[in-house]
Amino acid sequence: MTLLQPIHRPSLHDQLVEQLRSYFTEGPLKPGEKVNEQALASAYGVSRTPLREALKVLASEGLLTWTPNRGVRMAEISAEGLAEVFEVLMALESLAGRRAAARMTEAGITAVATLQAQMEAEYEAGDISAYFRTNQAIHEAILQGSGNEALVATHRSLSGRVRRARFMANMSRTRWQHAIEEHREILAALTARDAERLAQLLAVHLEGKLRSLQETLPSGSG
Amino acid sequence: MTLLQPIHRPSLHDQLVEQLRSYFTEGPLKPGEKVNEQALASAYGVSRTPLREALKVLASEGLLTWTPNRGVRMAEISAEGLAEVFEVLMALESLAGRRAAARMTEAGITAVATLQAQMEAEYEAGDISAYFRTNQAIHEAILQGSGNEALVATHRSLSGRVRRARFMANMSRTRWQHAIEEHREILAALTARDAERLAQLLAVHLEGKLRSLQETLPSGSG
DNA sequence: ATCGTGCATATTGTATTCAAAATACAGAAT
DNA sequence: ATTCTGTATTTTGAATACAATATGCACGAT
Repeated sequence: MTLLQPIHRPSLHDQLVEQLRSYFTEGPLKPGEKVNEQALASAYGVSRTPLREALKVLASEGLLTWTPNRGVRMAEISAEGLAEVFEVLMALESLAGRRAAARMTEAGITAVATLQAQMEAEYEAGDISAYFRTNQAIHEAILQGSGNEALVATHRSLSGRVRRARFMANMSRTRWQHAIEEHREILAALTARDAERLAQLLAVHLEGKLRSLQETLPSGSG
Repeated sequence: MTLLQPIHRPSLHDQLVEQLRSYFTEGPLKPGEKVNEQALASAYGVSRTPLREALKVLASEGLLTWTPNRGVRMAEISAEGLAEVFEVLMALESLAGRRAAARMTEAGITAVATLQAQMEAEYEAGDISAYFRTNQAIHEAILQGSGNEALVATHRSLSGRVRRARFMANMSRTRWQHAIEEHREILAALTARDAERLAQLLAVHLEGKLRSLQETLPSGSG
């Protein structure tokens, strides 16, 4: 172990943004529901000032809706809005796939393969929550593998807007099965470094996700 | 004139974000240069609190760099960073073009044609600043024409990161000429509603812009 | 009972204050 | 002269205080 290494000191701002992001995506608030500054601030044990700064960032990402003098609400997303976001995500993931097939390290591909195995186990165990996270991790790994930071950041920010919906949606067993198979193909294309096929598969995969979302939450997605 | 109409009351936050955005993209600050909170706040005649909220938003968009306890600087963008952002912009504009070709109204296409004529006049007159704005307007019109708000927003946010570089770069006469011609083809494809061709042309056009940028500002882009 | 009005309360927006950290600078030691 | 160290100043971070706006409720008129 090295004795001299930089001290990692995360800023309050960054911590708040991160914590709030997962609170809003995985927490109890329904779309359209009001967020109380005061309450949140005291829950986190901070003052309203840094909290508001964090909320503004999340609102600019589209996870929250800020109405002047009326406070913050969980963003509501319509079926059309969902489709719009997915259309963009498809373009982004396709690009990422195309690049990742070319640029990803062997180690990176192995890591994806490991995640895939883990995800299949979680599927067998019926642990949907774990599956959800691992699935997310695979997509992020491919994004990272593109080697394009701007792409990663753009994707992250945009996917924030649908993460809540994704998290809430309970997939049908058949869709779940299908998603697993698609992921197998994705891994295969990545291993073969077949850029065009990978790009194509990721787009199709997202299309499927969108369909499944639109089925399970056609109205009132809380 | 109608006597009863909603009162438009822009929030300080929105005004600040907007004004700061154009200040940073078109103002005197060089990439990497320090931004003084105090000074900015008193220049706008507001306190630091709302100013900081606006700065955080712009930083999350990537126009500024926020370093904890060290304040805010104009973002610096490397040649690689520029290429990364353009890679994503290409994917986004291609998608926009594909959609716009299908969905844009005839009126919208006419508007683009008008802008094109205007831009050519500005080119003839050698008014590069006007050209720059009209050019921007054309691209925005196509984005809007896609009918995908998420796409528009994502593009806007991302292009903020290179707007400064774009604004600073002075194109060579030949590149300028070439860009004008590309735009003619773009208009033609849009008029013909040739989705694939439009998508392709927009990508090529951006590729050209990137090249030209990389030539004019290979190091020290202030 | 229902609708409207005015007031009390709660919430949001902004400014100010205080604390913490970084920077700039002066003086001492080599 | 140069480097180091300690201190003053500046700048940033966060909390508090105050102002403005919106919300909720009670009361009165119809």
